[in-house]
Amino acid sequence: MAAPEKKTRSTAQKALIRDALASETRFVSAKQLHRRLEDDGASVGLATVYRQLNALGRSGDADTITIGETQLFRACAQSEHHHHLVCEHCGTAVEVDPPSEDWMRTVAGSHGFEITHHVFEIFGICADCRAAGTD
Amino acid sequence: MAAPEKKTRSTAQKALIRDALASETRFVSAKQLHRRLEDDGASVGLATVYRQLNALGRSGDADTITIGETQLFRACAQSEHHHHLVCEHCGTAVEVDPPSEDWMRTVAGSHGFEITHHVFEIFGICADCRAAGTD
DNA sequence: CCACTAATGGTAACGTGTTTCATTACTTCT
DNA sequence: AGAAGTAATGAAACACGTTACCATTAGTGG
Repeated sequence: MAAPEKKTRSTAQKALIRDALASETRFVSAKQLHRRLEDDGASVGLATVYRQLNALGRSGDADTITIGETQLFRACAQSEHHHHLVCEHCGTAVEVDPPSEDWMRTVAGSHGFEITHHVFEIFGICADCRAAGTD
Repeated sequence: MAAPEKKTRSTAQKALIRDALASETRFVSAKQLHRRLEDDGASVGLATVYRQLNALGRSGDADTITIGETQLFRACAQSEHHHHLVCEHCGTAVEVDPPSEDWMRTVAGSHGFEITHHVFEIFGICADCRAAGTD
């Protein structure tokens, strides 16, 4: 009675985008992915990349973070809640476990807030980039 | 010998923007502040609002967070590092103390990362908005 | 009061991301 | 297999926040 169950079709582009994202360990922007697909000889429209990336994010198959004004995506099997340690230089990301969620709840509760969500991302420079950049 | 000490002038607009921001307890966008100034009868260009807001953020006199694709500002006396508990509905924000920074350093270190910065904002609905919206 | 130049403000430009809409091509039905 | 129906695509137009440009205004120090 509820969801009209919009039926979805499987297309070549969807697979391409999904695969390309899965093959990345880093966080990538829609543009980066689009360019990568072009370089690989695939012909996918930028709009489609945005659409699919958003769809993946919505369905929980991809994680998204925002740096500056650009949205970055990354394939993410585990749908559990987790955070990231992101290299500002190369985009490499490591998933880390959430910190004390109790602490948050306590703080929020003491101010009468009801938590809806939170963002917690740690940025830094990974060992590789540090080694490469130190000269 | 170092800093060329660019000399800065005090203008009416700067004061207006600074005051307007200081009079807000919430996080506000550049546009919101600009509109508020207009409503107050002040005539300040939008570009100037952006410039000053950015300047305040850069100098540490204002905190900034990003919701969606808009940047929000809030006057912030204490230049110490801290985080926020923000009401998604009305923008009201409470400053909260940082969580275990040790934890971060440990996690980062174990992955060879050198932390540059981190973002940690908790979003929720404050008691007032909850009361008002619950009908 | 004058000269110097930081600061302003209207607007054009920019970048990211979304929407539009005609076209393409999956699916299903026959 | 062929036809029909309709998601999905893609190029370009659009929306929006923010910044750049540049002529004008107005602090500041002599």
